[in-house]
Amino acid sequence: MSLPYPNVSVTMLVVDLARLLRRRFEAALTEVDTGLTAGEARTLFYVWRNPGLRQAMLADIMFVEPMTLVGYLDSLEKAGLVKRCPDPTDKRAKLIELTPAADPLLERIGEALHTVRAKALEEIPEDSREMLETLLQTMKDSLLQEAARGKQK
Amino acid sequence: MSLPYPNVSVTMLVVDLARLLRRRFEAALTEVDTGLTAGEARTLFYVWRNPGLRQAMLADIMFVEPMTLVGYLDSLEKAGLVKRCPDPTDKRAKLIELTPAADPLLERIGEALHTVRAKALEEIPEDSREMLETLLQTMKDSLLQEAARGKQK
DNA sequence: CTTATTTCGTAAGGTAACCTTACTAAATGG
DNA sequence: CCATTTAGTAAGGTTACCTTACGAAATAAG
Repeated sequence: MSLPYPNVSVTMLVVDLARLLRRRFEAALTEVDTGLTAGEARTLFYVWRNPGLRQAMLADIMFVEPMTLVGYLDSLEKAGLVKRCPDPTDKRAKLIELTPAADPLLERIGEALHTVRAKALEEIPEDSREMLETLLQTMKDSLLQEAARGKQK
Repeated sequence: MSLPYPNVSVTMLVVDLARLLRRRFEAALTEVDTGLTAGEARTLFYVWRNPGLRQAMLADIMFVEPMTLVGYLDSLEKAGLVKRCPDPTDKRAKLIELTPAADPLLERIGEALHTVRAKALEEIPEDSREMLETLLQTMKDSLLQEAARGKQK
């Protein structure tokens, strides 16, 4: 069998890269000993950057199902890292906030992220990095947009 | 809390991108209706590109544990897509080959890969794509190298 | 040769990241 | 004021992995 499409293997390369990056992030997270899983760390990071959101909105920007987020928040709340505060404008809703205890954990997550970045960009020349990061952001936007469209009923 | 490290959020961007790509690939695979999971499709692809390898070697280049590969091969063999042939030089070992039935499946996987690539690169200008792909390959190599070093006892 | 060690594949069982379906309580729109 | 929608959640499933342990065959050591 010959190549059915040009550049097919390039996409497989990207799929492989995605696997490797996720695994490397998980490993780095274990190394800095936060006691958090990748999903929990990602959630903490998003709450840090977007405090006071409702769960549904938070799930939305993280692109996970609300039910997936519930699990992460349960763990993080049990660990005392986030609070679910009642929304004064809607008794059903809860607003997610960090607790002060989250600070040192965020610092460790930052270390893990730094490690992954350093390893991934190790061989990339300085003057290509900014361009690479712009291109990656563009890719993410395209994929997000597609996913968002798929969500609408 | 202020940014503990510069560019930390860029790494989170890459982690997010990895998630999105994996999910997009899984969705695309469902769309082309192969009946395969992402891991199985990835395995089939690798066997296509590297036929006649022993399981241990195949697991090695795919960067999964041998035991993880066993599961994929079990499914693929049950579906009649690969054969485990005895290695004439070592009675313990098995050489993995595609069956003719794999051809149409590979074509569908190719379609799925093509879809993901098209979506991911949608907004990337033509003349940046080659450079992007080179940079991605470089990133993958760095991560692989790191992972390989970690495997040694 | 024959014991000791390594290697090949595998059985069993675990963890994490998700998802789907179905429900309860509160808000809202006719 | 009743019907529908919305916010969060309980329960349970799937996939992708991993770790540990093991039997059989190959290879190294004495």
